Amino acid sequence: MVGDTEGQPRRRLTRAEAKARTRDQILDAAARVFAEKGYAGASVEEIAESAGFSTGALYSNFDSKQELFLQLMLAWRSRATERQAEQATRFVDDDNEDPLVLLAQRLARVTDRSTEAAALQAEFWLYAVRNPEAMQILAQTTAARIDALIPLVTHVMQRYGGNPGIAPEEVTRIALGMFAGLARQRRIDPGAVSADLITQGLRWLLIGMSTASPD
Amino acid sequence: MVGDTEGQPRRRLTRAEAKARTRDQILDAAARVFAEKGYAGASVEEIAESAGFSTGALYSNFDSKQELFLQLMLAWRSRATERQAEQATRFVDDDNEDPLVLLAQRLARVTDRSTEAAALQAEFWLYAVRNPEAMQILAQTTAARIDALIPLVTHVMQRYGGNPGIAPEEVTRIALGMFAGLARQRRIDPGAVSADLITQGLRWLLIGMSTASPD
DNA sequence: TGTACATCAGTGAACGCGCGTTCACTGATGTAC
DNA sequence: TGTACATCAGTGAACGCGCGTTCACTGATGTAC
Repeated sequence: MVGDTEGQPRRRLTRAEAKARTRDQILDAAARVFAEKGYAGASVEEIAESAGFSTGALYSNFDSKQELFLQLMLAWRSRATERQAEQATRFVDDDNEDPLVLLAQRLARVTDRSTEAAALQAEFWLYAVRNPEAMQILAQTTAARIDALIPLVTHVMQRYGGNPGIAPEEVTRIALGMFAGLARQRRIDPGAVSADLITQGLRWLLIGMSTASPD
Repeated sequence: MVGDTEGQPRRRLTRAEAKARTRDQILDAAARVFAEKGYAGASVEEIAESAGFSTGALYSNFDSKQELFLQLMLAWRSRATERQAEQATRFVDDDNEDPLVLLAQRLARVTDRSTEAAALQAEFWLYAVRNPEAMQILAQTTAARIDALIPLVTHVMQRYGGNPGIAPEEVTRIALGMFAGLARQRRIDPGAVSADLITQGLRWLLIGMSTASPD
């Protein structure tokens, strides 16, 4: 999964590369364990062992449990934003017939799959509410996420006869908020929040936006 | 604050009443400490002492930390729903000129005041995702909350020339989801989510709903 | 290429600490007569 | 009303346990000549 550039046979890792690999494996394990047990409920020993290392290895890569969590926030949210940006680009390029329905279906599917990701996001949010440094990281990565989604939202807005006086960023934030809120409700009571309800909400929002008179 | 019915002088509490009072005080303290530290981060000793009792008193009223948390969920969310139902009724009776703007302003104010309540709600959700019994409590109290808000939403829908084919419950769930999602964003970055943005989102939603053709 | 030494990523036992829970006890409240 | 006993809400010290963090150590990798 690493290297392989210019068709060389599998090269032995340098010390720095090996360390970076360990760090990544610990971050992966941390994501799993923090999602399952929460910040305070997760133990560094379980994280280290789940990654296949001793606790000492963890402390050789991170200063403390808090630092590990902050680094996880940064790494995880950055990577998620990158993936979203790619998917958004591909979606716009595909130029589907009814983008909104397709989009809502995908979102509903994402919701149902990854409870782990949702729990982790909630942990991030709670940690940030209690910790200014984490709050800053969350604000920055959220802004990056919004930016990554703007092309997609602009595209859908145009399809719905968008109102040119409206900032795509605002629509993006509202749509994202609505989706996140409904996803959370859906996880509590899947029967009460159908995939259609999500589509419905997004559609009403876009119709309303394109109909409303600019103030 | 207790009793005083029929102008009697302050009556001494019976054993049962005194115990119920202690229980309530511990639940109040639990709400504060769980909101501040999270479920795993809060200690029963801190909760008991914050309520002015020993840990033994806590265990005399609740079987375990988990049980305390579940009881808090039930009590806190029931009380919140009651308050919301009252406020919703009053709001409908007042019959304001532009109910949506007033409503959004109030919601924004609520958001800014009580970070404690928001953190507690997030703790409830996370605990529920990891614990089936809590999930059930959350689903039930959420349904009750939706029911309590339906009269309000119906009222606003009528004002916006509502589409009679649309179930008020669906609109309520979508609106609540949107509000909750934006509130969370606002707490991370108040500058990026203004009170106007919340108004905007709710308005677009209602306009879209009343404009959309029923399918 | 080969040798001698330096570096340092990762080990794992040890530490002190704070946690959730228990339980023998206390004394105010309740009950029976 | 007064007395003797029963109840039980709340006390607080004690318990065993698992936690985050440290650190002397190991042996593979890197460096100098």
